[in-house]
Amino acid sequence: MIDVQLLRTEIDAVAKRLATRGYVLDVAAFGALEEKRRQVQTATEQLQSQRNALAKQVGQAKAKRDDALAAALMRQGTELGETLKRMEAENTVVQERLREFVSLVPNLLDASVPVGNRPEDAVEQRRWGEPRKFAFRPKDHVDLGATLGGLDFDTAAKLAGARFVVMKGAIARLHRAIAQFMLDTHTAEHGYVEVYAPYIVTGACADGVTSLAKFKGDLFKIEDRDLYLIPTSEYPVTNFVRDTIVPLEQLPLRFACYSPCFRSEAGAAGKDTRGMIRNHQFDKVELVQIVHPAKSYDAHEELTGHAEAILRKLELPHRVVTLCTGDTGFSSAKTYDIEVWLPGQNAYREISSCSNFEAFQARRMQARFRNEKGKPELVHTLNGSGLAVGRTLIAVMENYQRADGGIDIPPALQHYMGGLKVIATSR
RNA sequence: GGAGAGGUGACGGAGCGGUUGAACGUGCCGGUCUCGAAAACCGGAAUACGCGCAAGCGUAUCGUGGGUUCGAAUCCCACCCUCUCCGCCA
Repeated sequence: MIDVQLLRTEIDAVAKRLATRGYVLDVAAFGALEEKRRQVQTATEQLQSQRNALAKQVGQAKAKRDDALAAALMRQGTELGETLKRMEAENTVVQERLREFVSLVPNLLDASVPVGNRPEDAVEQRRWGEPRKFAFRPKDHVDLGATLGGLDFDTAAKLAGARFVVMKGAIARLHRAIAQFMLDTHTAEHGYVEVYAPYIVTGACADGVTSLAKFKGDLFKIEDRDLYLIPTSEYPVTNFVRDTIVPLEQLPLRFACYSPCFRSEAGAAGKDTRGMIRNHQFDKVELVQIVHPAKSYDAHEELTGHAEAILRKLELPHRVVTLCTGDTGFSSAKTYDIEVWLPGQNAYREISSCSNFEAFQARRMQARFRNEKGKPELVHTLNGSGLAVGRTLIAVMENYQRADGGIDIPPALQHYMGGLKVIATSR
């Protein structure tokens, strides 16, 4: 959530900055709401003050056994009560409306974010590795999976409809190996604490990391309950610190969480209908950091590096881009996407998204720390995929494919595959 | 799922209709004493919001949301959570 004080004091500057996102801040609407709020809140508090004073007088009158005075004061209180009740109800409505307005405003972007409104306006930061030159025409993961019998979309469709996958045999094991490898790397080499968390969270938690009102269509909801399947473990893990004040010396908190992710609108745009690039269910190892505000941009660079390290160890060519203003997510102040090379598509495709949310999520969650002066202050939160497991599987399959349709196992994963070096075709 | 107990400040723990933002203790910060420290003593200390240039004043907050009342941490209702016992279960 954006700081309301900022809207009150510098709304024109805020509107200008938000415009680079393509977001139109309704300055007039906010002004009107704010004016109304000020008026109603002040009136309400004055009435409450009168009621409190009156009640106190009743108590004093009763202590002096002045029943006549007490009765008169109580009659006054009854009258006041009715006016107050109406005013309080109005106040609740106005406050709620204002809260709603503010909670729908996206985060302010960092000054370093490139201006643009199309995905192609992302700015490349660096590249690692050279796409392999194939002596044959490389297949995509769907064909490779069909040949190996390891990816079965037909059976998945029978079970749950489109955009799911069934994995079998060595491919299923490779999928598991990749997740284990990522988790081990982040905990052993990058200083993250492995966590296991619920795959279902409350609406309040969802609203803590983004705007639930705005994005609930992307989520699977549990019927008749205020509970949602997580679209990423960012949801439960970042909320570890909701409504808490973290001691200064405990920062930074670093968590790595392996979980399935469920996304309802995964295919709404009609993109990537083939294969398992974009499914309703996929696994991901998520990195989450809770940090001191002064250190969040350093942490952002580090976290992105931790995600990249996985691709370097797997020797998968990739690049890092900074998303442009129009393409950066609602809660984020700055986002790096890591894109891996997919020979089957002859393109770099997103495999990780690493964001600094500054205090935007912390304000929604009321996640604070006790600062150097002993005062509570909002933390900064970050997260990034480290990495999406299914897409990493695709990248390994496509980049390590052999002319005969088999898959070489990257050296870093062989240990996790019981020493296996190749997934061979059975035909 | 059934039966019972309970949710109060950093923590422990009182309060069970009136001047209680909340006794008391521990912890924390400042001071006195001391060569220094401990002990003892004195003092201070919640969060959010509103109005105000400021000093300051006001409002809200005792799990959450409603209700009763002139007045609710205290009474009533619903929900959530924790603990104990029973049942069921990977």
